[in-house]
Amino acid sequence: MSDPLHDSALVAADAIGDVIEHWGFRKALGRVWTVLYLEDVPLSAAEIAERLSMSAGAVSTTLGELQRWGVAKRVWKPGQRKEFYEAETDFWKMISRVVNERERALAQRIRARLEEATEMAYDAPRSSRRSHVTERLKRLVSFALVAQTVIDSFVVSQRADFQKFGNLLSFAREKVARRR
Amino acid sequence: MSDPLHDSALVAADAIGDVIEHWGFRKALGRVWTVLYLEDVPLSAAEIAERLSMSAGAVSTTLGELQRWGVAKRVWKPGQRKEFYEAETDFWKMISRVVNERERALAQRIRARLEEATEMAYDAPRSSRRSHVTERLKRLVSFALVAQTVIDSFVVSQRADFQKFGNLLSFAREKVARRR
DNA sequence: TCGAACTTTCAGAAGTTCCTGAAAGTTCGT
DNA sequence: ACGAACTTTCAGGAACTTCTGAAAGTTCGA
Repeated sequence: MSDPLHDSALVAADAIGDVIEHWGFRKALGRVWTVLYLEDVPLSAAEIAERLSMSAGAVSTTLGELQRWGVAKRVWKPGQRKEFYEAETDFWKMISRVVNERERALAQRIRARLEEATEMAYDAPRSSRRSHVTERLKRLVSFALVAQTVIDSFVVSQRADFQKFGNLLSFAREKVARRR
Repeated sequence: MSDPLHDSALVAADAIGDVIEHWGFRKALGRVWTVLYLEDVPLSAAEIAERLSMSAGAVSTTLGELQRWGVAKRVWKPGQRKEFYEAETDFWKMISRVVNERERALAQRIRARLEEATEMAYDAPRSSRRSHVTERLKRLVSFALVAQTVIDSFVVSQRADFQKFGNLLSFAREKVARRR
């Protein structure tokens, strides 16, 4: 009943599950993807449930989510009532899609909220504290802007140049220094 | 009682809290860091607790954690019994430290577990399934190795070149293609 | 169109994380 | 060396996340 190849897959699946959890997804997503990735033939939901000792419900929602992220897809086997599933194998495709949809959207939303905070600060009476707060808020907004730029070029070119963060910082520092 | 500058700081703190939470830390870390960052003078734990409506206990553990990550530091004010705290303002310092300690350690551990899985697979009897599983496990291990390299060069040079992931993939593909 | 095979949805259970409030611990001026 | 001022620790509880099991929904061959 115990197949060394299945056991080995479970160890790998748990490890990748932890990576995926570290990135803010459910561990189950990593486990299911890994089992599919290690298999040379598409698996049915029932087989996945059996191997990972998951309930049918959990497998269903997990497969749905994997498909929405484009990291697993359904395949149809002629003459079979069941659906089968296989893993996306192109690491770069998976990474860039997730970064594009998740991180870029995050940077966008955060920037909007920081700009809102900046507006609020302008409603306060002029004071040296107000100028300090608005100065720092501007730095945070710049940070979000740079992050958006880095994410965009990362998705396009597969390179991320964080030296821009360094530039942002020294630029901010110059402004502070000049003021003294 | 309601200070527009404080309200503005709360909006920003909540936004940055979400970023930090997205990266797998507690939201409170981001909120406290932001309040300190927007302030031009170090704050006491009690002041932070008041502004963010947090309990003294939560503020204490949060400040401890911020210090362990090197993103806040204690400052001593002569003649004051209390300790005061201020935020690290160098974004790059903070990012590189977190990446260095968290992501690099993660890649290390995951690689070890994937290698363990590979060992287990070798214990299975020879078969085409076994060679498929070991082939895919090797790709995962290579992925972890490349990730470690990318992280290292990122920390040193502030650049991350993910084209290596692309190389890894096509290399793996060639091996598969040649076998047919 | 029916019923069997399969999938999805969802209410409640289980598990996990985080915070509160209070007690214990530490520090420092006198 | 004592007590006031402040900080840390931690048990218990609140809030949140994820899973289970079962019911509802869908699909497809006959």
